[in-house]
Amino acid sequence: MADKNNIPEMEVLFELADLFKVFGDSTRLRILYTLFDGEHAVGDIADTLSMEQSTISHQLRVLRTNKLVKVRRDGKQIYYSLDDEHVKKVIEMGLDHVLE
Amino acid sequence: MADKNNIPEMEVLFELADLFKVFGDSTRLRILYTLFDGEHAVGDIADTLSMEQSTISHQLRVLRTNKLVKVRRDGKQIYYSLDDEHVKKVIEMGLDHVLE
DNA sequence: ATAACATATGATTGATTATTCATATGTTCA
DNA sequence: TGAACATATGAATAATCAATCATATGTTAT
Repeated sequence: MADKNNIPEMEVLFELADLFKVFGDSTRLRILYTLFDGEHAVGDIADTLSMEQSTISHQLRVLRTNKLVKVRRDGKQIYYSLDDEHVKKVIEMGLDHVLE
Repeated sequence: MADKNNIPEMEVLFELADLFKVFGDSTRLRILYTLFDGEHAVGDIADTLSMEQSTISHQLRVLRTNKLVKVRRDGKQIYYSLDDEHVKKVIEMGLDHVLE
């Protein structure tokens, strides 16, 4: 595209910053990693990560709001999964940089 | 690699979160975009973005600490540039997600 | 209907951080 | 040496936000 190197409009920039902010928290990263192998219920994620159910729920809301995960209800449980493959790619690209 | 889907060690996770945190600020994103077309002096960046020199300097330090930009001194001026192409890729990947 | 379970939400607190102002450091040139 | 310029740094403030606790909502089975 022609203007690849131009600064995007402010509104887009804020959205972009917000997106990266979501990835910029280790708890949310752990949740996303947990979802790498498919959907999981909230309580399972909390157990896996040994964290409060409420903490996980709050962070899942952030992930949901930013369209990084999607939801499915089955009875009492609510299953979360990655919204698209994009998420993995962004994380893996970041990991490449961290691991030099 | 075999354990692509496993949760990385905590230390790596914190580093990864820190990296994304750096991208998670619109001022830093604007600075990085400014550097997409090559090196620029601190004052020039401040002018381009119409922001305080001190603000830019503080944020450049964050970018430098996280190895996203590198520095070169030429006389009184100090020129900053992207540290590697990785930076562009991460941002563009994020932008893809934002732009749907 | 009610008890038991799973998840979500609201309020609070402590910690982190972006910006600003003032000033220090470092460089050039007369 | 000293003035002018470019950048960095430190302190202070305001805003954001993750985790926690307590409680609400919603679902299932008896």
